[in-house]
Amino acid sequence: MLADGPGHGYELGQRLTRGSGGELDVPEGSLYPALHRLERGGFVASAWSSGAGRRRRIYRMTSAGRRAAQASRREWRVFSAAVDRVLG
Amino acid sequence: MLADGPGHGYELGQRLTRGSGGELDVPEGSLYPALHRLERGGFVASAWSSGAGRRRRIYRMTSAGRRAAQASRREWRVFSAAVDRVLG
DNA sequence: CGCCTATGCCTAGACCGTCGATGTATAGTC
DNA sequence: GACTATACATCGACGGTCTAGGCATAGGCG
Repeated sequence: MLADGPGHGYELGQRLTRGSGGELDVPEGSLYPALHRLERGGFVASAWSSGAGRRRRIYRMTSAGRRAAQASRREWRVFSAAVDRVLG
Repeated sequence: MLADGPGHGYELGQRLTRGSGGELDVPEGSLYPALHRLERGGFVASAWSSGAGRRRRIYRMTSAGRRAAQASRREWRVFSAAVDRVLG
């Protein structure tokens, strides 16, 4: 989702849900830990929103993150093609 | 894999690997527990091979298993289509 | 103003599947 | 006799998911 531009956690969940036509939904208990893992791994970086009001942590992809995302996309294509094949 | 006919565990792993062009590989530590789960759930049934020599547990799908497999196939289609969509 | 809902962040812990390691035994090959 | 492939199985560390819970702000409504 971050490939479409920076955004905060809650928003990324909505992007996923909307982008998948409501089919994909990541609960917050999975979403936030996942973002923290990605940040620890250096794939995303974050900063607190400087604007007043609601506090938001804005995430953006790092170059390592973009590389990893590309690799994961390729893995997904290969994997899903393999599954499609065995399903006949 | 059992949809292609009855077979024993080790064989099913090979069917998967061959059927996926070597892309999919289920280690025995995942394969056998999975078969036992499926049997406990009533999705497959098994019997020891009556022939002499190597002991083999032959698995076959039950009607409940065939129904569940069909449902899982549909779920996979919907899911992979959703992922493909969000990947752009 | 009080209430409710949506937004926005987060963690704890139960739960469950994966997989490397390990063990056992037989068949076939060199 | 040694090695590899076949064939079954379990154990336990590991790691990700998700329900449940907590906290706080913004906006709409009566």
